[in-house]
Amino acid sequence: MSTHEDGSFTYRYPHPAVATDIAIFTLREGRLAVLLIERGEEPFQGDWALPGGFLRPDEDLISCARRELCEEAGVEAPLLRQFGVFSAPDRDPRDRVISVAYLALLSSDRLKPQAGSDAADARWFAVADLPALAFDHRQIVEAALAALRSVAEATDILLDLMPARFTLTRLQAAYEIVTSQVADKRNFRARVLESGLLQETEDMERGPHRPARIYRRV
Amino acid sequence: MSTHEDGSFTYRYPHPAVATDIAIFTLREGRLAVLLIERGEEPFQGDWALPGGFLRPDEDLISCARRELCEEAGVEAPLLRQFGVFSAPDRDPRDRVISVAYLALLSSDRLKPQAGSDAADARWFAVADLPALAFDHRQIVEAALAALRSVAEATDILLDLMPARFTLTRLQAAYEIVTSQVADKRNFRARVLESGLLQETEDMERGPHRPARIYRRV
DNA sequence: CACGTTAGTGTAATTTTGACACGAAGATAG
DNA sequence: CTATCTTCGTGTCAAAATTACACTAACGTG
Repeated sequence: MSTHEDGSFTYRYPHPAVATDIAIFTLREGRLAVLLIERGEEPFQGDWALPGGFLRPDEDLISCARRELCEEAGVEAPLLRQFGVFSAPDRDPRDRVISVAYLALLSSDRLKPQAGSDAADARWFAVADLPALAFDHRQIVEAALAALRSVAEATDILLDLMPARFTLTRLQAAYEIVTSQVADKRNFRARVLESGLLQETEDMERGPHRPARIYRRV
Repeated sequence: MSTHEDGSFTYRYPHPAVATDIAIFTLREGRLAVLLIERGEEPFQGDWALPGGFLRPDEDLISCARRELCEEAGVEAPLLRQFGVFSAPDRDPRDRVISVAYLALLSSDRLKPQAGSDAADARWFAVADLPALAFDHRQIVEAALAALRSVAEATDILLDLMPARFTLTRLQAAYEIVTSQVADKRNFRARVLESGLLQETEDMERGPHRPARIYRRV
C-alpha cells in the first residue's frame, strides 16, 4: 500500500469489506472434522459456512479470527495460522469482501457443546463428507487441508489435535488420519520420542489388552 | 466472513482500505537487493517504501500486485507469491489499511531502467543496507526475506534470480547470497544437474581463466 | 611459455531413512 | 485358574541420501 499517487487515492474507489474465516479441525470418531456454522439468512441460507466475520476498526486480523471463533462457535482457539487470502471480486454476491483465512486445530477433548452464541447452529463435519458450503468456502477448506497436510509432515502441529494426555498409538493414529498414509510403528515412536516434545507420565491407559503408557507434551 | 449476525453487518463499521505491497528482490553486485520507491508526499515523505497500492473493485489481489509493480516500477513481474498480511490498526497514520504482501524475484538481466511511471524515484537497495522505510515496511521486508530463505532451500525458486543463460558458479553464488551459507561445489552441481531443471548449452563464458559452461532453464 | 585464475570432476565416510517380527501385559470368558 | 484375545513395546540391518574432501584442466595474460 501507501506509495500511491495522491493522498486521496484511498478514497478513489469504495473500500472492500475485510473478514476472516477460520478452518478449525479436530478428530472425531477417527476422522478429521471441520467446524461449520449454519447460515440463518440469505445469501446461502441453510448452507453451511466456516466461522468468521468482519474485521473491526480496533483489532488486527488474528484478533478478529480469535474473536469470531469464540463468538460463533464458543471455541477458545489455541494457535491460529494464516494460510491464505481470498479476493475474487465476486466471491460474495452482496458486496466486495476480502477474506483472510486462518487454520486452527482443536484437541479432541475440548469439543465444546457447540454453544455458538451467535450462529444458528454449529457442527463438526468429517472433511470427507462435507455438506453444501456457502460462498467459496469449499475452496477455502481445501486450501486449509492442503496447508495442514503440508505442515503436519514437517512440524509438531499435530500435538494440537491431542488431548492433554494420550498414548503413542493415538498420536500415530492422528498422524495417519491427517496424512492419509500409514506409518511404521517403531519408526514413528522412535522419531517422536527423540524429538523431545513428549514426556512420559506414570500412568497407563487400560483396556482388554496390555496397558499403554500415557504421555503428555513437555 | 459471511456468517455474520445480520445482513447489514458489513456496514456496521467503516471498511478498511485494502492494498498490496510487493517485495521484489534481485541480485546486484553480488548482493541481494530489494526495489524501493521514494515517497513524494506525506506521510513519510522522502522515505522509501515497497511498491504497492490499493485494490480496485474489479481485480483480485494478485492482479493488483502485478499492476502496481508495473505502474510504479515498470517491472513485468514473473511469479508473485503471497507471504503475509499486515493488519495492525495503526500501521498507516491516515487511515485503516490492510496490506497483503507479495514476494517476487527478478532475474538480474532484466533490471529495467527504473522507469517507474507513477513514483518519484525507484531504486534497488541492498537488503543489508536499507534506508529508512515508510510505514511498517521494514517489518514487511524482513518477513519477505524470511519467506525467501525458507523456500530457497527447498525449491527451484532461485532460478528466477538468474538471467536466461548462466553458469553453475553463478547459480551457486546466488544460492549462497540468499541463504548466507557456503555450499560445496561438487555437491551443489550434482544436485542441480540431477534436478533436471537445467539444460546445457553449446556456449561457454570466457574470461582470463578456464571457460565455464553456460546453462539455461529447461 | 610460465603463471594466475576459475572450471570441472569422483569416491569414501557418515547420517538418515525405511523395512521388518515377536514376546509382554492385561482383560475376559469358560 | 488357565487359555485366549487384543494391543503394547521394542532393535537391527539394508538402502539411500548427504556430506566431506583435492586435484587436474583450460584459458588469458604478461
